[in-house]
Amino acid sequence: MGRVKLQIKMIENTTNRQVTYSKRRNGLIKKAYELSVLCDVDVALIMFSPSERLSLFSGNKSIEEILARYVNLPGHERGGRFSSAFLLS
Amino acid sequence: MGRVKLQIKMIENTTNRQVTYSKRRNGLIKKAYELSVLCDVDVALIMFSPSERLSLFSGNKSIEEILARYVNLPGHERGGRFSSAFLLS
DNA sequence: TCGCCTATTTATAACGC
DNA sequence: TGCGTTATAAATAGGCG
Repeated sequence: MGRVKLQIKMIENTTNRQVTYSKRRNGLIKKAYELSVLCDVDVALIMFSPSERLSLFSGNKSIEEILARYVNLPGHERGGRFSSAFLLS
Repeated sequence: MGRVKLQIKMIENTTNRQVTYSKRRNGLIKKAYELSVLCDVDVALIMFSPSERLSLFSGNKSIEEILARYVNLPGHERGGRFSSAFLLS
């Protein structure tokens, strides 16, 4: 969104990259919050940026609870995995 | 977004809630992906829904790597924490 | 360098099949 | 019951002060 269509590639300019990070991080956290409330879902979100600090989000449960639930999943029925290979449009 | 302004409260109708979950989950994963690429950030996203399966997302690094990095943070400088208390608008 | 503004692009709630 | 479309709400890129 914005004045111009954005290509999904690393933003070279450091200042601009940090500005964008700050804005989109807030947006992502808001979306995660909305999803957790609207759909009664436990969401855990962890972000590490090279320059900025760690950022976390979790809904009603704590990050630790959600991570524990993930780690303790039987076998590894950790289905529904996505990575960079999961490209939308 | 959508035809009508949405209140952020749990969607009572089960069918509708699952439809919304499916759509917004994809949107959230896409946003997480874009953030990780644009800003060169490691992102880990874990979602548990009551009815649907676990969903994960991580960028170039694996979920396990990112979780390990989080767990191994010295002391608990786990700053920048947000939870439901972090309400936007 | 920082926060606010707004033209545009996106995401998506209801619909339509 | 699902999947694609459309009207509308939201997010946000680039500007401005």
